[in-house]
Amino acid sequence: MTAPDRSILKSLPMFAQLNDAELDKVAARAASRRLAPGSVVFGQGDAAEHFFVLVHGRLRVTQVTPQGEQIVVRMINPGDLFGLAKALRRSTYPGTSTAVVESLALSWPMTDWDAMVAHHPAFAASTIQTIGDRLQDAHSRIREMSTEVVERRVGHMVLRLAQQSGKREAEGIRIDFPISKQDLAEMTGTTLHTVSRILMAWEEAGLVDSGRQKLLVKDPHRLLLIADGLQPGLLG
Amino acid sequence: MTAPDRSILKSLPMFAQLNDAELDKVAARAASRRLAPGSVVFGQGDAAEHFFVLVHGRLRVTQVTPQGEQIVVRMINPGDLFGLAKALRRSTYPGTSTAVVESLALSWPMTDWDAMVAHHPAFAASTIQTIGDRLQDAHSRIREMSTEVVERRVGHMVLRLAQQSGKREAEGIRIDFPISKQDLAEMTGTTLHTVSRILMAWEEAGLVDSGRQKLLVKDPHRLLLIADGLQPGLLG
DNA sequence: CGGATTGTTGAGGATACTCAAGTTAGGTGG
DNA sequence: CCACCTAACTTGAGTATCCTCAACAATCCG
Repeated sequence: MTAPDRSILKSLPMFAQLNDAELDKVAARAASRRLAPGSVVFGQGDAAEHFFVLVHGRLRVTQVTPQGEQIVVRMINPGDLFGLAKALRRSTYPGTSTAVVESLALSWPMTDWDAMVAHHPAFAASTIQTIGDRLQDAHSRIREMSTEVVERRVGHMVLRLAQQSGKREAEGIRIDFPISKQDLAEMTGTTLHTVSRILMAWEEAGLVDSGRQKLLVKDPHRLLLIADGLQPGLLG
Repeated sequence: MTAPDRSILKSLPMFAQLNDAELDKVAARAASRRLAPGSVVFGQGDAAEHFFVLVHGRLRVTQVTPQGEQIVVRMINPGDLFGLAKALRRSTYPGTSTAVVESLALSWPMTDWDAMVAHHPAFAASTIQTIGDRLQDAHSRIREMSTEVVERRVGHMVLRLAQQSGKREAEGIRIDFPISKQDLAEMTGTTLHTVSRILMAWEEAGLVDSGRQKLLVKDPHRLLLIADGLQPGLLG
């Protein structure tokens, strides 16, 4: 819970345009927080007292419906702002943020939010773009869930994960954090059974390599053809 | 295409906090545009040269997928900002905006965007909130499409429309713009056939009154019970 | 090594889609 | 003002997708 160095802030896009004096002021208000895998940064419904930036690691944001079903809203990658309840005009966090690997986040008191937006136009613009990106992503998911069968939805989600959180390896693109079939199901609106069957079929065709919480995309090109409906799916 | 009066701007939430001098400056850059029903404000893929505020009327934003299927992204209500391609880091509009009733919109050149965000913190904050609201709405739809059967999704959508665009009448809440079964289907990721069957069942139970492009919610309370899954659906 | 979590696979069935045929409402032009 | 024409809607039958339920297998962790 110590104040972070100015250089850490400088590497984050939303602060890149601030001068050193401004950076120091912003850094003085921040606290940094190490997050063990599985630890919860904030829970759905908690009073939104801080907003955050992820410095490194990976978080998963989930929501639980009144009926008790869980969905994965999104993954948070390094450099992302999160916990922006204020921007959503909410006093509580709409979802739960959980670290999936060892992570480091910076936090500011939510009471600083309005001042930061008002005094740092670059921060405001960056925030608008961040939320704008998320909105686009959300619309993509809505469009996919409206018009695509399950196999194509899972395909698009896997490709999106590979793009956002993939690491090039000899055999293909590795999703570089632990991800379960259940996670994929909760991201695409299906069941872990269906995800399992789909990944098995893809594995037999040499498109991916999937194991317990592991996922390697071996043939992104062919997977894209299936996701885009240009090639028939591989389910029996 | 004349410059609008300062008083029109003042009534819009994103400009409410500007003083008269600022308002005049902003108004001088704006053009106003009347929109006949069915007319298109901008099309998907068009160069994003303006951003807009809807003064009165109602617009429908649609997207067409590469496969040619259409979805309704959202309805635009009076006071809403729209065409914010810049905030989405896009040079083209991601969707098509069509007037569903006689409407009036103000427009600004997109080149003014950065200056408006930078010089008017209240405008920036309001924009963040606008996009934040939309993001919440999108997440609600994702959650609904992930976890709810069709009848409940349609229920939630009808209730949302009633809330956003409903007018109290003797018999119930009237959706005050023309809306077809096809529209509802494209908002909920189903087919017009299924929507028709659902509304017929609700009509027989006295929950709604639906006709050609007409929709009246007669019993929102009971409809909410069905939408929330607290009462069984009415489909055979 | 044992328990717990994660994943695989099969069978059966329900939801909602597709295909198909008509019906109604509203606008348009004669 | 009426007849026609189109767009919107209704309804039925058959079926595919994907979910649910169930049982078991593999992997990880302490």
